[in-house]
Amino acid sequence: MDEVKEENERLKMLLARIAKDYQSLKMHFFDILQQEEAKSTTDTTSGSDGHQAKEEPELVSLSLGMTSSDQAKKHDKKNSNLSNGGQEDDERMNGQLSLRLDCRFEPGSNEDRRIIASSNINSFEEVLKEDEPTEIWPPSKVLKTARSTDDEVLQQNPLKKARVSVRARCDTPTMNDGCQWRKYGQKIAKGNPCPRGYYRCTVSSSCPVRKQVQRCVDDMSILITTYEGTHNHPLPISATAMASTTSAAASMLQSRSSSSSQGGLGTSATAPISSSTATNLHRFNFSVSQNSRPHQFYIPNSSFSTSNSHPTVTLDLTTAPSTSSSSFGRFSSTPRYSSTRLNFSSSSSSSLDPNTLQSHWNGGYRGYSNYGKPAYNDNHIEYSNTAGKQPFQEHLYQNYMHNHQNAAVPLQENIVAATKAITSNPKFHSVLAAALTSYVGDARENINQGAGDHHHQSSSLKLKWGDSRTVNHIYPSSVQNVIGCGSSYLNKSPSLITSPQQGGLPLFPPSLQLSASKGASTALADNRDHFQL
DNA sequence: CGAGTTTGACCTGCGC
DNA sequence: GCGCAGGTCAAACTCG
Repeated sequence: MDEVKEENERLKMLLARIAKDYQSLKMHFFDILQQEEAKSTTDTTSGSDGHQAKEEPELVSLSLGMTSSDQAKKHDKKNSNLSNGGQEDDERMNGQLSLRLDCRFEPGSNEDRRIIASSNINSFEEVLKEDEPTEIWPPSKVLKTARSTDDEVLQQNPLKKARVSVRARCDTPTMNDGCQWRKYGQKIAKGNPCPRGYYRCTVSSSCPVRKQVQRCVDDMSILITTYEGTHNHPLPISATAMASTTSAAASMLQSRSSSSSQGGLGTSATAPISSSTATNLHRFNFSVSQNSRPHQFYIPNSSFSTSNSHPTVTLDLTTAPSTSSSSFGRFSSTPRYSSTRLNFSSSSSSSLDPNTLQSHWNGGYRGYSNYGKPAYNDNHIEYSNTAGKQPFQEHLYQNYMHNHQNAAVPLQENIVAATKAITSNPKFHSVLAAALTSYVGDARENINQGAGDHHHQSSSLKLKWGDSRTVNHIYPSSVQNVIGCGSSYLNKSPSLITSPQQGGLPLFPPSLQLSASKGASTALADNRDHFQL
């Protein structure tokens, strides 16, 4: 008990310090937010895709993220650096905190855009290196990849399987994608202190699909999951969304490669997918809903680059809003990953929070059955310590909880303002609509299947799909994320979260507690039983 | 006791 | 050819 008290005291002190820094950063943030909001109203009308196509024909951003706040992120980062130069830890924690509050921004400021527009690709990379000093790919590989053409790569590696890399904010060791995976290895990859986990699909013993899971080195809230191969078995309903998306992305890569070389790539669609490269407009037919009605994505102005070893498409589900400039910014990791980013966009509108969407990928399908499983929590802690950075994240969540509970009302107002600013961006509407189209059927399925003993999951589902708009104004999407993916943190720190001054765990109002559904389908139930989260 | 995880050893490809 | 890094294997271990 003494240990717990001591730790509690320590954490409280840390919280106080961070809260102080957070307040100052928050002031910066809202200044920036207002500026960006004003900017976006003028920028979005000028057509960001055209800009991207003109400036960066070799790169494609496959992003379900949004616009507008990317730019702010850079400013935010810079401002935080200026205002808090001496306390790197606090900076990062605040940065992380901002992230959880939808205040995390991706690189890609107007400054960057200017730099990029007026310089060649190498100088662009130099800019990016400064922003993200460490990544998976070493600089030599980066430059080489950037220089080599797609055709060259494909001809040199005609047998390499296409890979689809999914970046998503997720605080659990692995992102739940609906499939059953068994870990068969773990390796420390160069340039990233976080170990890379190797997983094999165990739905079928002969299934060749594998995935690699690794934390993003510069933002450990981002989980990078790389899929390789094609499922040779029927997928659970809950797995079809991710499979469809990754397959579609791989199919894009494939379609491009087939148009430029004979090399067939290993990954193919597990759901009906069509793609076209004829007009530089890629179309996806997603069939993820129960009635298998295909949904189409039109991806304008796409082009591809591939890595030396594997052609890779990166699906960025980090909810980072992405304008054309932010797409540039988002490319900061592209050279290092030697991957391709594709920008999903469509033209309808929606009012959901982008994080809501992302939360689905992160944990919307989650079974959560193993959330409290010691092995996984231990693992998380262990490799957090190995990384030497994860404690930040842990503190982040704890402090985030504190912030929400100690200053809940002002924070909520701020979040509402931030959400409003984000959702007012027209590009957000279109991207969200596109993603929703592919996703809503499956999500509804999951809602109906919510199980009684998995309140986390159910909560997050209801938050996202049952009343997402309302919820967004009550509880920020970041909270939803915490609900969805961060429950391990809750589980890990009961003493903190339920400390007397916070009065238990008042994070989620009764309305958000989930109703149990006895009629859970066996498919989801199976997943819950096997998910490694 | 079975299923899943961990982890050191081994294999392979690639660059120098 | 050598060394490095990524990827895989499999025995030991853990957990329910």
